Amino acid sequence: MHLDPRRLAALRAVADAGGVLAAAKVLHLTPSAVSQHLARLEAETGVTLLDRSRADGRRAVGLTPAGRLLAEHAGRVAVVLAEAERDLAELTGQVTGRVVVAAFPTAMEHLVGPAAAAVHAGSPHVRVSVREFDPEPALAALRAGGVDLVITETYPDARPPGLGGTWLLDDGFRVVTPPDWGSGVEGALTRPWVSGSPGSAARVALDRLAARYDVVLRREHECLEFPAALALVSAGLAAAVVPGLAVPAELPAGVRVLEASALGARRIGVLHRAGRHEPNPAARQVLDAITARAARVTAGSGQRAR
Amino acid sequence: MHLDPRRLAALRAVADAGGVLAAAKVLHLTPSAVSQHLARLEAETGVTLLDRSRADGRRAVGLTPAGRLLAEHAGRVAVVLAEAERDLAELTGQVTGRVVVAAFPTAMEHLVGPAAAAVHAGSPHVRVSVREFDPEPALAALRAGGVDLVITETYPDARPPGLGGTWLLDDGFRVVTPPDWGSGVEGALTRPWVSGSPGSAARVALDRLAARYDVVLRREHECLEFPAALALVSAGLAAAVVPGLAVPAELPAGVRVLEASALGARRIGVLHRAGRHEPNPAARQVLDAITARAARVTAGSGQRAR
DNA sequence: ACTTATTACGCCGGTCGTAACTATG
DNA sequence: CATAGTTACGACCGGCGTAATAAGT
Repeated sequence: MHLDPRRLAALRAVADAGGVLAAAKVLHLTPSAVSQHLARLEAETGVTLLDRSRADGRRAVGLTPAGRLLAEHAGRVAVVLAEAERDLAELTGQVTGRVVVAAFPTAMEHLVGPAAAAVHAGSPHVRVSVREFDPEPALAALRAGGVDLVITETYPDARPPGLGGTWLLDDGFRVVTPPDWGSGVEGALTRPWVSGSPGSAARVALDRLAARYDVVLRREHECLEFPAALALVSAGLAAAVVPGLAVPAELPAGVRVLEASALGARRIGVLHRAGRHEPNPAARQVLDAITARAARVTAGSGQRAR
Repeated sequence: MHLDPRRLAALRAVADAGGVLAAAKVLHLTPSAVSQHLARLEAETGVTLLDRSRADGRRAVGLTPAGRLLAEHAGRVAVVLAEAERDLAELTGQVTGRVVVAAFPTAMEHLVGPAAAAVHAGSPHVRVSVREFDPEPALAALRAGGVDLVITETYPDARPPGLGGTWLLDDGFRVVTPPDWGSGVEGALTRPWVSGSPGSAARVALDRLAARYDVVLRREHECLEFPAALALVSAGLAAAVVPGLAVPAELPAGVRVLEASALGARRIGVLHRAGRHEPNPAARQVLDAITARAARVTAGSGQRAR
């Protein structure tokens, strides 16, 4: 008769939390799953572990002496496991592994690139591979395992099942125009515009702009990437809506940046598979580095905005 | 990053046994499974655990320092688990559970009945239910979980997949005749016989008898159970082939028992589901009691045969 | 060629969640 | 009727084995 550590953990949770429902909360499971673990543990050991007689006014189940004994041992197992984990982490920052990150160009420049450099400095055995991806294939690749982290410019409120993630920053949109196109955004409304790639957050923002002023814009150009759009602006050909991160720290000649808070922002976040064993340490390091980098970027852009 | 105890066990086995193949043998797994456990453990921890450079003439893989560290902790986990098991067994012979045993009448009388009594004496919380079953439905019920142990009179050489079992005893066949039917088996060949139930080992033995003497027997009667067959013999109506265990210790009047070693024996054994957690302790107790009982029966019949 | 280990792939069983049910205050 | 727990059932995932592959002696 082999004791299954996972079932023991369930028993311990019940002992600690004082009930099946409470244990389920702790373990991030449903009461059903916990109940089944306990039932099987009793069947496998051939010992009654739970006291189901709720005679003395208790609301939740109690443990029999044998149950308490096993729960105690379960605690020991958990301790040993935690020690192993700690010792391993202590022995070596030698975290190994390749982490594949899907990102769009602006994120590569401001987030992934610097984060990868930071990780590489601290953990030389972690290799970061960056791949440019369209949003939909990126999620598919994430689930399939070909990609470990996805930087998205449309971070969802409710995360997809099986995935976890972190919000990183809101990247506010700006209107950029040639400098001599009249005052403010209004002065550019009748001029040519650069549209973003279909489905992109920038394209949606441009739509919002048109709706806000109730005009139909002349979208004479379409650029997939922001540097190209800026180049058109710089050449005096068009105005464009671009996110703040796409605007270089030192403005190119012939480009004027206008605040347009009503345009909103793209919500940048990072997604990863969620599971008992994921994200793994290498991915976790990269993720943390990206998060840290996002915080710095937020601070920096805050200064620039004022 | 949560360490999975099962993977740790695999790592420990590799460390102890000195190689993936050796570990697989110890764990009753294929090398493939072990290799996959190790690969995943490395991915999940982000640490290289195996030294795959076989540069210095080693045949099998070695462990990195981190691997040895983890293997050591894995050993401690195993120790704690074993302690828990021991303590639990010590705290209580309070093994609980209903064990359903499928058997045929002779086995019920000589094996299951006494074994159940013995178990009940030592472990009052174990309830043994005995059910008579035809062989084929018994196996189906065993797999379905409706039955925990099956006593079979045709114990297979190669056990069915998913099942385990133990050989119990060989129950040699006898020829029983009325006392005044001439000398030996030959004297009965031209007389009427009782045939066993179709498919039963006794029927097969009777066929063997006919083939041995190259005669066609007059099978005028058919009895499903041996007491009925013996009653016919006792009444002077027929001869019969019955297993030794079906012959009462004190012979009924009008029954003569003849040795007929060439008839062979039925191989009696017990089958159960095999798995990480099966048979469970209650079933194991019953199984052990049955095995012990079989040994006593063998000894007893040995005396009686002489 | 033989041994050791890893990878590809399909199957099976285990585990989980949803939902219905029981029991108890 | 509200709360605690169990049971039935279906879906999904993880682990295992078979077989093919790699690499080294």
